[in-house]
Amino acid sequence: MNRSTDLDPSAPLYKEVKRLVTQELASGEWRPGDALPSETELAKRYGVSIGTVRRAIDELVAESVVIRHQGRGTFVASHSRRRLLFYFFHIVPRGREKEYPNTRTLAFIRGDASKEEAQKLRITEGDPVHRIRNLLYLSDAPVIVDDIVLSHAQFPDLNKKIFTERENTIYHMYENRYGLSVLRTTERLRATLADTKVAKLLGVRKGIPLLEISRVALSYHNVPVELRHSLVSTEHHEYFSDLARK
Amino acid sequence: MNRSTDLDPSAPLYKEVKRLVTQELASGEWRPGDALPSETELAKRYGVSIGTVRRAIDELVAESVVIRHQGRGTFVASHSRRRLLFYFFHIVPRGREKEYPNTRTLAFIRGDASKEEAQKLRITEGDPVHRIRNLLYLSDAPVIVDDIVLSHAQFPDLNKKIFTERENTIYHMYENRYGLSVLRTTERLRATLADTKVAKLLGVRKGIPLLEISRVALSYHNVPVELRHSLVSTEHHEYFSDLARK
DNA sequence: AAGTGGTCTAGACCACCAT
DNA sequence: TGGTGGTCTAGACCACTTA
Repeated sequence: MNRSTDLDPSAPLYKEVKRLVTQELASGEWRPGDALPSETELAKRYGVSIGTVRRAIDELVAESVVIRHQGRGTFVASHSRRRLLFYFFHIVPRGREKEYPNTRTLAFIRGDASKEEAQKLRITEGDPVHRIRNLLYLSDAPVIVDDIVLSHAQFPDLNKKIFTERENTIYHMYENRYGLSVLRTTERLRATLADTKVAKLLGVRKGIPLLEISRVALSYHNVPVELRHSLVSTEHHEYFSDLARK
Repeated sequence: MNRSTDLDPSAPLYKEVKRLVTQELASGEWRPGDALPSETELAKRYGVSIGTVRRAIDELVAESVVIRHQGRGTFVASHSRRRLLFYFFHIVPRGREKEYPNTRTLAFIRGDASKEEAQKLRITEGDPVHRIRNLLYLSDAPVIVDDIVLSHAQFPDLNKKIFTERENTIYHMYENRYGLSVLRTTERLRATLADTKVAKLLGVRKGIPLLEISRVALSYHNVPVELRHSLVSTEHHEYFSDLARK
């Protein structure tokens, strides 16, 4: 295997293979839903044994970057509605099952990145951004006010029409139209009080306690893709987190 | 390998090995901190190849049930202060690094399990439980009011003296004294308002918004170990969650 | 029937740790 | 120096999918 581009020559071979595969994924060479070359094919291409390729793919499977189907092949993971709901949407009705939210877009405007936004999106203060406000419904009741910030550089032609007339989830659109797959999120939660405007949107009284979530969504190589600030009415819903030790 | 106790004869061998190892761990045969038999030893004992043993241990390592140390051996994971902080403690000062909390025990009483508690702890309504109220400090400021519920059956001789005079973390005591290792938690979060009593404890005004967390801590085979209800002042702290896709 | 991933084995060699 | 885990290989066989 040609390891000339290897930054750490002592790294195991399978890590090297993983890096090369990830590189092709990040470059958009293999798109979500596509089949990867077979394991034997990859082994030949990189000049390593099948076992080493499997080891590399094992890790990508563990990270849900790719999905294996016995007898069919290995595929680039895609943002199905179901996967999204399962991995990145944490608001559930109290004591009941997860539900799909419905989104209503209230505003789509252009703005300049604040210092904090710029730092989180790894852009420069004042750079152009899209600002999108959505109201999320669960079982036809408004539950979440979502404020999304996207770097204009990453989503150059995005506009309200494209955003609202998408046929699938928001993250699916990021992936399909802009090649930005969300693989990981970090979230910070606090409790706050509803002001008049948000209370009106959520159909609750002003001064009611709300859950406040600040999320950063990240893609390959931890490139930031989206900032999202959410205000959640937890009268009938809650944030659910299941943490196995890692 | 003797597979007579195998419930699913079609399950892969390495899953079988994993099950047997987990069984010994759950039974307390191998205690936290102990070294497991070497991989060659386990291979001989179960009559499988080393590769198969490694595959089984791989999964236990991924779940942080055991820890490998190259050249030394494989050890049963233990609840060091550092691990606990990293995995199960999610309250951080806003914009700063994680800190170790200090615990002050306010109450330790005996009670009867409510219907909901019984269901979550998998015991019967009215069964005896320990009820413990703690105040958690970060940098000498009270931040969290913790109410813990433990089944008396799992912690038969636990009392205030044992609880408060432990030398290490609470979870470390569960593990060391009662053989109950916390491997996983599920948490439900809501926003609520501080009542007079809690406000006084946390040194905030009544009516301030608080983060409310309901946690269930689980051990091997998802046996419930602890219920914990927390009220968190998020004026200067926040709940942090880092979710990689799984 | 051909091709894919899934399991299992056996063995070589390396890196690290204790003694 | 001997024992441990870590990497890598090569090959056999199985299970599943597609045609």
